[in-house]
Amino acid sequence: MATYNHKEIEPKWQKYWDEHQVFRAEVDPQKPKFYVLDMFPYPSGAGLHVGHPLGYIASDIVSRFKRNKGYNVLHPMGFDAFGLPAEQYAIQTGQHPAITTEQNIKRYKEQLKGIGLSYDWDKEVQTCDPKYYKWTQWIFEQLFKSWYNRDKQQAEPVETLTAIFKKEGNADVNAACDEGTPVFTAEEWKAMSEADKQQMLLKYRLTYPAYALVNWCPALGTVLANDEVKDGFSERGGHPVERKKMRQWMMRITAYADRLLDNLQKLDWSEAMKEMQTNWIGKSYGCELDFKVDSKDITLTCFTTRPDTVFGVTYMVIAPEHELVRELTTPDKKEEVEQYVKKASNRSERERMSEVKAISGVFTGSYVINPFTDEKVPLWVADYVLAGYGTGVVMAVPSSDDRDFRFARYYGLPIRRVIAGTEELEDPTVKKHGKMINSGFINSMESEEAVQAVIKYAEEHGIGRAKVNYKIRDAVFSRQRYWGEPVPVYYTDDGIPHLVPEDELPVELPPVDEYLPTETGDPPLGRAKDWKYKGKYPYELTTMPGWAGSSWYFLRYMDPHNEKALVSAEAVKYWNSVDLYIGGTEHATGHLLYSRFWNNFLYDRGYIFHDEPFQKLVNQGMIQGRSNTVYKLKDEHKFVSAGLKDQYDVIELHVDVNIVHNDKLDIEAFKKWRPEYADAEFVMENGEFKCGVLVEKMSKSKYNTVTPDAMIEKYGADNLRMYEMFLGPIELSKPWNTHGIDGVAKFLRKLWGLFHDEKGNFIVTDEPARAEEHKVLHKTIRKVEQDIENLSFNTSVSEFMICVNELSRLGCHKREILEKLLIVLSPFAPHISEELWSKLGHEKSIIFASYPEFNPEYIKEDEHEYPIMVNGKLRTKIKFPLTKNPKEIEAEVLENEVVRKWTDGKPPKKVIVVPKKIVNVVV
RNA sequence: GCCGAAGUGGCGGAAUUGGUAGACGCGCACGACUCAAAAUCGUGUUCCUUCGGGAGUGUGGGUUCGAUUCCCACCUUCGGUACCA
Repeated sequence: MATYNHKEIEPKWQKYWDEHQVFRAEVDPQKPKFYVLDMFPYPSGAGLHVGHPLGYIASDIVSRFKRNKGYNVLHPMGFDAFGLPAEQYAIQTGQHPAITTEQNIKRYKEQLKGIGLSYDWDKEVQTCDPKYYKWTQWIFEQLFKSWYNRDKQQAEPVETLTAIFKKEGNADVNAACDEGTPVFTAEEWKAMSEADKQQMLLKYRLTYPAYALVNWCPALGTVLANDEVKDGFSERGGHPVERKKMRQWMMRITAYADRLLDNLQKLDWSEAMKEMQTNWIGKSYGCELDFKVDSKDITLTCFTTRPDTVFGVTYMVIAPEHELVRELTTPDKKEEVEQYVKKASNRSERERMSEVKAISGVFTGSYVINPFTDEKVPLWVADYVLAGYGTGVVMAVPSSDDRDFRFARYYGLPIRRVIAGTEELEDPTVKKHGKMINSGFINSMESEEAVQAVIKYAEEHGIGRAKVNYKIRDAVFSRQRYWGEPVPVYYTDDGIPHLVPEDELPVELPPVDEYLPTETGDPPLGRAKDWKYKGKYPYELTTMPGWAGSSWYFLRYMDPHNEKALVSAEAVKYWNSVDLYIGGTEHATGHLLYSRFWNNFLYDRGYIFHDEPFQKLVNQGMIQGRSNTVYKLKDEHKFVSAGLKDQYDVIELHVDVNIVHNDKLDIEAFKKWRPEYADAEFVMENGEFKCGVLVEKMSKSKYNTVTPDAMIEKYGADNLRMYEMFLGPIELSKPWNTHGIDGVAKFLRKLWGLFHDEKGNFIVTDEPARAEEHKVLHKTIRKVEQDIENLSFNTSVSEFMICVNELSRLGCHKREILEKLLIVLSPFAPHISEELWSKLGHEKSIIFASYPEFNPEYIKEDEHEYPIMVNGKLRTKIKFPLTKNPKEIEAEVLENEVVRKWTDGKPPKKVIVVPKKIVNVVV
């Protein structure tokens, strides 16, 4: 082979690795283990995009490096195969999502192998495989069979709970359970019917049914993901969406709130990531206070972290979806309140929280009594209060809370200052703590002291209690969808849910005629013919969410073919937690919390032996896509060009970047792409239809994906690998571009050139290397090894370039140097390294070579060139031997003529000599 | 809005603990080789400049002999915001 040809080399070595299963990892207690995990990809129809490999290449470099360092490396890959896009495709085409998914997985695997990633494919899992989801269902069942004992801070079997009930009732049980669970005695428990007992236990189980809000789209007859809703309309078709309560399975993740928070301390994660999870869990200390409603037999309880400001309450607010709103509205306000509630209930929480400037609310006509002042204050309903946080009722203190202040000012409600120093302020909320004023018995106390005094008073008078509140909510686990794991539950006539026995799992997904809800509004599984447990009892019709299968896949990788357990004790003891997990921050509050929750739960119940799944987590940045959008009129079947969008009331919709050229839309292709728009009208701009441009996450739903296929074809996998690493630090996000790819291509050719002459003859010699050559090599060994430990791969690539440039300049073709360089390079560019390694005469793969040891002797320096600064500005440079002491250096520097010129002969005020760094002369 | 991150030449980025800002690469310009082109190699390339020098790491302040790095305020972009995965 005369020149470097990736098309010959790369398939050859990929085939070799596959056939010899060189990446196979087996439990081997004699060897140290290292578990490197990649984010579980969803096999989208658009194929693997260039953003995926960024993390995958990085983790692959670490995996290969650790193998060379003598570790037993587990580096698996699999597919998060249930999900919305395959189902959407099924709805449109009638094709079973399993078929689409299988095709997509096949494509992904080819692409992954084409990049030369060192996965042990024997460990592959797919969440949609019944052999896999059998165990997802099994975990669901264990959660159902468990309750959370707060005294012991761990999950236990429900049997231990019923034993307590039988013995002493539930009064002293400290459990994670539903709000408002009634108190009962042992006798009352024993007297309950079996059905009543089961109903009661549902309040304690770690998974339980409840009613939760969903995005219901009547026109499409289906529930939409938040992702599919934009400004209250469906992204697909632009139909109105309303919020509706539906019965759903929930996961009691709140039981684990404290442990999920506390365990963060022992994890090697970025502070940013820990902070995001901490804030999401949102633990806050405060109290509940009870406010009686005037002339009604109702008490409203609010949660507050600032009970010290209770004397400043001038009104109360209740969330529009609060169940008591109707009852609390006086007849004269009925119409107004009902209208407001209806409007507010169709706004998403995010909208309600982000539009602080649009203040809205309605007076209910009712008054509540402040238990501390006996004062009557008006009760308002306003959408800045969310039903899901705290109690859905807020005591409004406009003088210390920003939103209360804006609201009060807008509606002309009174503002009473309760903190000294705010009396004269236009906006008193700028000072939130201090000595209390206008506050009865807490006057002149400091805020912190007053908080405790109010809580104490409230508890003594039975009008409140100290309370720890969490922002995190129990997770909705049901999806009104087809393409997900069936929930292994059936119902008896009394409506009680029962588990399908473990030995009958999995409950397989039945065939349906269409992937849409039924006429009666049941999920798609309601279409399955005669789908009943034992032919008699109806099954649960919702399916599990995407995060179910991905919350434990890292455990299954350890032992994927086990039919007796989700993972064997031997495997999980050996592989333990993940040593390095590389993935994006977009999973911070979803996948990475749910996985920790399930892992902690499985640990509690003794199925695994480590509580936290991911010891070290590194956040990879995102390769962003460049999206194009079109603007559709809200109420018409008409689109307008980007430049005209401000003149109309429009919604922005994503359009496939493949049918847009230079931001101009190919209208014919667009009509074909979305048949529902075949007869739409288009308002042009100078004869063309311009699209909007966005830089954002690469994702199929945004139609902006770019695959690595073309690049691999043209430049090769080694080139792609090094180029993606060369782009910058892996934790930074940036839009995809291929501007610098030629630089890496030149590097690979130069590397090849160290081993060959122009005619392609192999020219490596056995001559001993010179000191200079050793120095170049060892500088590289040190730098690259440090970089891999710090996951700073972009600088490694630079270092390799410098090394090869230097060796070329030195005309070095020596085995002693090149052999070691290849091992160091092989994690980055494995194919070319294998090829040259075998040309050097090795019969065993470079994967089994051991990493060269860095020798500091080779890079010793005996002098340093000091930058000489005068008043912080660089003026000259002088070389000094490292043995010279700072006093001598100072003296010589002051003698220097350049320095004398800049000091203008004046004596220096100060001379700073930092050994091995810098000299600064201050005048 | 709230939570988190980022911002350095024409472009991607480097600068390990507060110590030479712009490594490495792309692009561009010029040169060599060539009938020519490609490829390759070499030189230069932050900006301004009266050629002495001056300015400069999103903006405005601060700490320091010295700040891309630490502190305060702000701007812009990206990720998440509970049914995308």
